[in-house]
Parts: sequence; C-alpha cells; structure tokens
Amino acid sequence: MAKDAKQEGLTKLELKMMQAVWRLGSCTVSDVQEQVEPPLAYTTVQTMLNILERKGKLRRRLQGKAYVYSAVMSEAKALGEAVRDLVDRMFGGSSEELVMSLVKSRQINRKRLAELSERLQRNEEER
Amino acid sequence: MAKDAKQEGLTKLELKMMQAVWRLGSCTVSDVQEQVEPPLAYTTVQTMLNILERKGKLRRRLQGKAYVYSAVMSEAKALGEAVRDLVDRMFGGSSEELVMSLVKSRQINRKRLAELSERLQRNEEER
DNA sequence: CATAATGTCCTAACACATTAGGAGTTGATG
DNA sequence: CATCAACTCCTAATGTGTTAGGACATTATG
Repeated sequence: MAKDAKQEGLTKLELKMMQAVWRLGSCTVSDVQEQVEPPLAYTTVQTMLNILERKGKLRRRLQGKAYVYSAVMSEAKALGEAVRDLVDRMFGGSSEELVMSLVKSRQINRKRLAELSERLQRNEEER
Repeated sequence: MAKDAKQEGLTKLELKMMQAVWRLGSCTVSDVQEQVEPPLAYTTVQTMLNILERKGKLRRRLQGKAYVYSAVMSEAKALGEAVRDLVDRMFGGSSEELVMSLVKSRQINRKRLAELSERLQRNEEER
C-alpha cells in the first residue's frame, strides 16, 4: 500500500496544468508552456509540473535531454473524484442533492435531464 | 453596482464556517465555535467570521455586547454557485457532462437518476 | 471597588500556492 | 574548443489561508 499521495484538491493553476497534460498526452515543459493561458515563464511551468509530480499526479521520465510528463490518473477519473469531493463537502454526500441543485439553480432543465437520463438507460441496455 | 465581493471559491474552513451559520441562522462567535469540528480557539473562529464578513459572505450587527452574524446568501444559492464553478472549471461549462461523470464514476446509478428525473418532472407539472 | 468573564481588535506565525530568477549541465555549432 | 541554446535544479519573494495569542473594553459579581 505505498500510496503517499493524498489525492483530492487541485488548485486553480494545478488544474490548468493537468488539463494541458491531459490534452497533450505525453509532453514537455515547453509543450505545456505553449498551451497555458495566460502565458507563464518557462520556469514557472516547470515548477508547477514538478510540484504535481511530487504530489503524485504526474509522472515523468527523461527522454533525450528533457523530461516528458504524463498524467497518472485519467481525466475521467479525476473528474469523478472532484465531483465526489464536492458532493461530500457541500451536499452531505448525496449526489441526488447535487443533481437537484443543478435543476433548482437552472443549470439544467428538467427536460434535458430526462432526455439525458433516458439516453443513459438505453446505453446500459445495449451493453 | 457596489459589489466588491467577488463570490466564488470558499476554502475548506470558510465553508465549514458558512455551514455552521446556515445551520444556526443568526449566531454569535460562541455559537459557531460550539458547532465547528474539530474544535478551534474562540479567536480563530472570530477571525474567520470577520474575514467572511470582509468578503461579503456574512453580515453582522451588534446585539447587546456581541456581534450576531448571518449569511448574506442562502445555502441553496451558494450550492448552485459552487456547482456552476465546478462545471465551468472542470467540465467546460457543460452540466450534462457533470451528470454523465456522476453516472460513469458510479456515484449515482442510471435507475436512481431516471427516478429522480421523473420525480422532478412531476414536480414541475403540479406547479 | 477589585476582579473575573466575555467579547473585540490587532498582530503574528506558519503553511502552501504562485511566480520567476539565476547558476550550472549538456549537447549542438561555428 | 568556445559559445549558444535548451534544459534542470535550487532558491526566493509575494500572497493568502489557517491558527491563535495578547491587549483592551465592558459587564457582572464578590
């Protein structure tokens, strides 16, 4: 059980970095630097990627003269964890409450939700 | 338009404080201190509440010798904003993607979602 | 009245996020 | 070989979140 990296909780900039890496797949500091908005100094990007590696969110290996970074966790999984975190912290662990909040605050309307739900049901059947 | 308080983004402890205030309604520093877990020094709670007041999330008025704090925004509204924030930052603004992530990561199953959706539809009709 | 209790304000200390500069290494080039 | 470009590592400065102590004011109590 050698898991020292407590997941959960990317900061704003860390998230941007991760999103760049997810988009790019395996990539170097320069690759990320080109992607990231607003522009940041090379060394700033480097620092962030190294921090993320220390935290266990990225892995890296030397390829030629530069390190190549890649994500440890898939974007889908990270999204799932972020949602679970929100649900735990703000909705008392109830994902249904989250969905209801989405409706109540008009971020999704009932009809679209019903359609989406139906679509997902059909997906299940044809598996 | 005198709005200096940029909403969005409660930190972990700030959120706990807000949750205590939402639970309690109008309350004093001591009230919150009793609620909050793990225990914090009186002055720590006081500092946090004052910070939240400075940020425009709480208002306070002197009642007798102590200040009484209350939330500026309802919990429901704050939940809605928190969700919107997550959707914007992680799901490219698509709340449907969020719901799908909920299903994909098995935080809600298709059947429960369908039932919930149906229940919400009925709610709408009988309004 | 002296003092204890309760509360306010100010301030500090520590942690960590964000931003970036500078020194040093290494491979390519004139 | 001297130099340049690309890269790494180390370090620092600034900001803000979290935690709490201490000084001072006001009210209640022996």
